Amino acid sequence: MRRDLPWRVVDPATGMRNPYFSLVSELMLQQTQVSRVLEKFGQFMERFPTAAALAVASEDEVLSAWTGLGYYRRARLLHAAAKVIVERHGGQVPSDLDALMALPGLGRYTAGAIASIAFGKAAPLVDTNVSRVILRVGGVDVAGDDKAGLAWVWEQAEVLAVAAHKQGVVAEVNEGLMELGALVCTSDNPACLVCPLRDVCKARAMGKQREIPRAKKQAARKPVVHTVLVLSTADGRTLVERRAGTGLWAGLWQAPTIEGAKPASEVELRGRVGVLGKVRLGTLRLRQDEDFVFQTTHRDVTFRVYRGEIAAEKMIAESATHTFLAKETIAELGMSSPMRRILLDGTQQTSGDAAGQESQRVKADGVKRAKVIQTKRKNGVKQRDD
DNA sequence: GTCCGGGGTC
DNA sequence: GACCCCGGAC
Repeated sequence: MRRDLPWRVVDPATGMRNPYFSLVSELMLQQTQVSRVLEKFGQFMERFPTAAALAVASEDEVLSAWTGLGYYRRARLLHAAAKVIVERHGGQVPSDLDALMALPGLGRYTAGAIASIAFGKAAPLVDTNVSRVILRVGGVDVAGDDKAGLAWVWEQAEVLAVAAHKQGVVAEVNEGLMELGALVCTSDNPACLVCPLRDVCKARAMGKQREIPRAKKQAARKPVVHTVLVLSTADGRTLVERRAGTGLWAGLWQAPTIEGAKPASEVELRGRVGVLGKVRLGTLRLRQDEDFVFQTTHRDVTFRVYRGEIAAEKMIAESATHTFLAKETIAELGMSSPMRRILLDGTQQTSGDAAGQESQRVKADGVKRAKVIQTKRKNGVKQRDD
């Protein structure tokens, strides 16, 4: 029931995990499921094989390698952690729990995971999987984010880690707890019949394994509209800008975008690109893609994309905020998933002229229901080997 | 096709 | 409280 994951490789010379592999994988796994991390981890490690290599990379390189994983702040924090590791720890990931906690991006869980699993220290570790297992075994009927409940879970995990450490198996026990939560004691459909803890599990004895932990309440998604202009030149360069340093997709790159509760008009969009991008659009006709919706935790982002091609760059003056870049260069930038699709996966169907489409697709209040787009899967990704 | 929900740190 | 993306259930 143990998964063979690429960051779990053991160096035959030392019999140890590579702690830098653990660091990168744990940061990637924060708030992110294994299957998605699998797609990115190998690429990332090839590009940044050591903490030192990561530390000297540019932030854009790191963000680019992170594209698609989401929560891009993690990438910046990992980058910052690599710098600290080089400056203060001689390029080696520290093994001490407090030193790990002091690294940017590492909280109690991640520091505990690296200390116990990569270094065999007596450190506890609680992620949502472990929390669920412990709450169920203890029969503690609370919500997943209940403060007192969580404090109790951490105490239990601490007791377990200390006991396991005495037996020299803290790495196995901590990792085993996570595997159990991920593969057997799952949120939806726990496989109690094959669970090694079935006879001591209070939730199961009470028949409440499905109710524990209770769901935490979710924030509502707020609808917003991003109106985008993809302006390309005949020689294949596209105008891009950098997003603001805070908020959604902070610091990532995009085609010039106006954000609002309602779609911006084509006139507004042309005006903004003319002023900020210092580009003279003249009478250039724009085509309009079909609207699509991209969901994030707190927002339903409707994308309305206009596209136009000019003969050559017509920068009226140097723009401080905008630049024309070739597709290969853009591919190297950090971008949100929907923006990557807009800029690199080519145009969507853009039949007819924008004005004609407009009257059909748009209601008075803004956007007609647009379909929710999800990324196409790459085929053949192995997810588990249990 | 639509949409619910999983997953830590600051 | 803010922050992303996508699998899979329906």
